[in-house]
Amino acid sequence: MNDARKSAKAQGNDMPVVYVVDDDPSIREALVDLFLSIRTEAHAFEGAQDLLENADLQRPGCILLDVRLPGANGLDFQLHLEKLGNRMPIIFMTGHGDIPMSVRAMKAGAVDFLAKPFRDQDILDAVSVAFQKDRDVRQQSAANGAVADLAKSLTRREHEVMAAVVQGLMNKQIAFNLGISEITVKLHRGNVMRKMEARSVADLVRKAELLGL
Amino acid sequence: MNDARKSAKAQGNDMPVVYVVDDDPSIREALVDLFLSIRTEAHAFEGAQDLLENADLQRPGCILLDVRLPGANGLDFQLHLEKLGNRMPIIFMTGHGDIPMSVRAMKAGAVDFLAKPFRDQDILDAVSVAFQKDRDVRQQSAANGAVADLAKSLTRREHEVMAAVVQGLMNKQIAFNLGISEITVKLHRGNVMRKMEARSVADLVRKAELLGL
DNA sequence: GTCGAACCCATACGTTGGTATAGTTTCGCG
DNA sequence: CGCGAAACTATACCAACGTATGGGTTCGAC
Repeated sequence: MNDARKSAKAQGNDMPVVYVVDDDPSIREALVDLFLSIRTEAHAFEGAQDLLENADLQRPGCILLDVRLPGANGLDFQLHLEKLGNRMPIIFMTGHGDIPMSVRAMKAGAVDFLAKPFRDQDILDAVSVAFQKDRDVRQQSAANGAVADLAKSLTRREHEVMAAVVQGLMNKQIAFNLGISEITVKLHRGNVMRKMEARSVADLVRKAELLGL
Repeated sequence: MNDARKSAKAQGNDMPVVYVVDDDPSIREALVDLFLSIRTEAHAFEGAQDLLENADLQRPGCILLDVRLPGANGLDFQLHLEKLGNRMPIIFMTGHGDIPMSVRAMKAGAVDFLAKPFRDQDILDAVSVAFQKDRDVRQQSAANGAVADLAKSLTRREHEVMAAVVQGLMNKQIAFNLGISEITVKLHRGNVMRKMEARSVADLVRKAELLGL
């Protein structure tokens, strides 16, 4: 089992994985077996610390988390992961949870909150939703990242010109606002279009919106 | 009380209102009093039917709903409202709820799910959040509606030209695609800009995105 | 110091966009 | 039938855009 966990950190697989976190070894094993039965990779962890140290949280997939963790609270761990910038979808399980707990978890973005006992199918459905959510987030994030990378190659002036262009200002207006000549604006503008790989102003507007302008 | 309810349907107030739905008269009264104490308009209803018939659900505000309604299920009522196109935020209360209930409600977009007994402050906080959510939704909806109204005045051709423009096509390309001359495209394009009240292509792109293009 | 990056400007030329004017055709409606 | 809306076209003209060429300054890094 230790080998299996280590490999989870090492390999850069594209198939989604389920990280099971529960302090009960028999439950861990049962869940991992359940996922293996549908040919889905799964790895078990004893607690939050174990997960953080031994799992590759950058991989596509989701976390199946018992609310009551040894040492830490599952809900706090959820917030902790978010602070770390981790966006892996989380599904909670609990044997002794209550309504406020579940509400708090769902408000914080949990995919589901399953009260034991639950059917295998409930887990599988939740994981399926979590996988889809992860794919969506990753796709969005990849698109944003690609645009952000392009934007990094812009100089300060080019940034300013781009901002003005997507506001719909004319070259002469941009020139006046920046205190430079119109011909220079055209120069920067051309550079922006090339660097941002935008084939039209409409294209540029959409890419700029991904940057939050 | 009946008068107060009627007036709720009649007047077109801009201040947000809370519609309390609970089958227990003493709870209804206590909650309405609570909201009056913070100068917030509130009206009580016995059940789903009562609410649908006697409340103005187009007003800004939110619904405070007991999960166990006489006759109907609160969660089903939530879905029913959504099918009716109503977007009023819902806060659930319950004395005998369970976790699956709360999870289902939150998944369906409920603002909160409060298990009795709860503190007055919990209710007030939830209502505050619900009011804010309602304001946000309404603001977004108003912006969309305004653009949609403008778009209604476009002819079919103008629509087609707009779609092509926001794709970043040049006039000559648009002309070729539509099988018309470039000068005609310019004509339509000018009409589109005027009717959509867009002062630049960037402006038009953003408005078109609100229309779902 | 010299090299490159960033920034700036000008002339020149061609393309694209925008508007105005004026006219034709088609089509649905009262 | 007559009328208006929608769609289309043409000529003409001006504004805005885009790029190429050539050259200038500043500033920090090597």
